[in-house]
Amino acid sequence: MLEMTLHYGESPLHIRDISKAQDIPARFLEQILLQIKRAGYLRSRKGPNGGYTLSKPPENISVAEIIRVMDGPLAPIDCVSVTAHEVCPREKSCGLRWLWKKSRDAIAEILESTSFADVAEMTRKARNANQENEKISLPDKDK
Amino acid sequence: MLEMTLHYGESPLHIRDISKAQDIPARFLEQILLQIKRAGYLRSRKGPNGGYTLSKPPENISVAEIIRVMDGPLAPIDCVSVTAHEVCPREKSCGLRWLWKKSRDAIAEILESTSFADVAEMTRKARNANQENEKISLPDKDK
DNA sequence: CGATTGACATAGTAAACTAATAGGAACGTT
DNA sequence: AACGTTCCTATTAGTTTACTATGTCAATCG
Repeated sequence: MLEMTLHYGESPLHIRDISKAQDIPARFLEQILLQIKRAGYLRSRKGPNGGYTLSKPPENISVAEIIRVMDGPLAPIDCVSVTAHEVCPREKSCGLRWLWKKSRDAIAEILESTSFADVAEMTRKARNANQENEKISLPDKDK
Repeated sequence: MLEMTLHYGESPLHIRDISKAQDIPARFLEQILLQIKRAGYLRSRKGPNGGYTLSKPPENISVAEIIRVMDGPLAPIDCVSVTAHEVCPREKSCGLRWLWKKSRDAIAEILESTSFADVAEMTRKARNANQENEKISLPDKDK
């Protein structure tokens, strides 16, 4: 998703390119992309110049949504899950539940308020900062 | 650990009692307790009136410590783990790493600042509130 | 119009993890 | 010495994770 956000607006990205950029086996990546596509976050085009594209602007896709598609609920335990709540007989008298809920809410807040546009921006910033450093340590001689 | 905190200062708790109170198979619980004991958080006594006790006051045991004993690092991915860091070639240019780190730090902050004394207190509060409610809905007739 | 390229689908597998079970040895109190 | 309980090692069944393998279908370009 990050790779696709970095190339948003350009031509579709091939599985192979994403595979290389992120060191993910192509055949494995294919399945992941399919799953995310079925959930409605990606469009695909077949044939030469085919590939995958985000189906909506990356500003409107939170990391939490994609994690839910791939890994299921954010909660560390079902008794505090919002999307897959399961009742527990001790629910009303368990101090741990309070803690698990606090944890769930904290990470939900982070992952829901972060879009892939945000992640891409952080990536670009980090890469620029990196390049600056390399300019200093290795003056020229581009290889 | 919660059960043991609730009985801190009293006589050692048998595996069977914890097992009943928390609905955990006794044989399975045994292994868990052993593991926590080896890590130094519990003392045990054999024979009649034996059982397990916390080896230090529950105020001084954070939930994070016990999770680390049982489940390993708090981090969602090794590249942002403090206790089991693993380097990644993309480490310096990955916007996702920034997000995983933010997540890790958030839950570490929660779990490290919460002691079992805190969890026990929440449990007691919840149970009292519960009892109040039951007094209202079921006036007397204690069963 | 057909070869190429890539999407789409299903099944299988190896390793790791989770949640246990089994059997007995060691120990401490009575 | 008997009894209750922890302690310890080993084994198992089921699930999940992270892949690999194989094959079919569809779209696009020349």
